[in-house]
Amino acid sequence: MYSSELIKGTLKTIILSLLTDEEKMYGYEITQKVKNLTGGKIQLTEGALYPTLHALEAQGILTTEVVNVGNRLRKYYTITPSGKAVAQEKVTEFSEFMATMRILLDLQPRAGEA
Amino acid sequence: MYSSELIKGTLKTIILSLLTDEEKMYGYEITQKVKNLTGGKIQLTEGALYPTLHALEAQGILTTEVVNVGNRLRKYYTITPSGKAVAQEKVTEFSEFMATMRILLDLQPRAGEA
DNA sequence: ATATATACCTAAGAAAATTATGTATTGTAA
DNA sequence: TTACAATACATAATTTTCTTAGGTATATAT
Repeated sequence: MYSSELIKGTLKTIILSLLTDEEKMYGYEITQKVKNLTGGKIQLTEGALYPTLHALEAQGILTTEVVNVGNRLRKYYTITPSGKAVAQEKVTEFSEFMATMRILLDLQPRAGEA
Repeated sequence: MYSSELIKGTLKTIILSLLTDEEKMYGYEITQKVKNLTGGKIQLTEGALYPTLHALEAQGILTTEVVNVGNRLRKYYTITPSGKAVAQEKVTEFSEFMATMRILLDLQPRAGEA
């Protein structure tokens, strides 16, 4: 697990990036996918995730659809076309931010970068 | 300028990395160095910087020395030996965090990484 | 039976930043 | 010469974002 302060500010970017690839996910599924993809190094907390999903929905970036699976509810989130543009911006910005931080922290630049 | 939420959580790492290279800097100098190295893309605010410097000093990670330059005060910060270990940990952790985020966001891995 | 996993949610509090000030000196442009 | 920008420190109120802790309920494994 990374110290939580590092992960701050990346939650929206992570959510929107996953939903760009998958088109349809529910909250719990997002937590599990992130956990699996990162080998447990990033674990989203529900207290952070759900309010953020609600905010993204209120902003028209995500839409929802509630589905009954067995006796349990699942709230699926889908990214809107305008949301996809936001997702792309966020991912690009984070990518550039990493390149800048590499310079600042005196780390190796990525291949193809000067 | 990057959206401020991205930069959150990286301030200590930036400060400690710079002081590992330079051994002695004052607050205003840090803001200028970061601005120059990042082409203005990261600009530290004083309201964030000074309280963080004070906290790092209180934790024994930095020591200070006040110098009179002309009629103006400069408070120089120097990293302690134990502080250097903390700096190294922070930079390494951030580097690993970037690699994890690259996987999560489906970005190109760095050269040398699988 | 009981614990763990699935699945949603909110609210109080903490942490870390922004924004807005305040003080004071020095250099520069009008 | 005066006013603005830059240098140099600092704090306080507010906002943002997250953690921690709690709540509800079903399904599954021990």
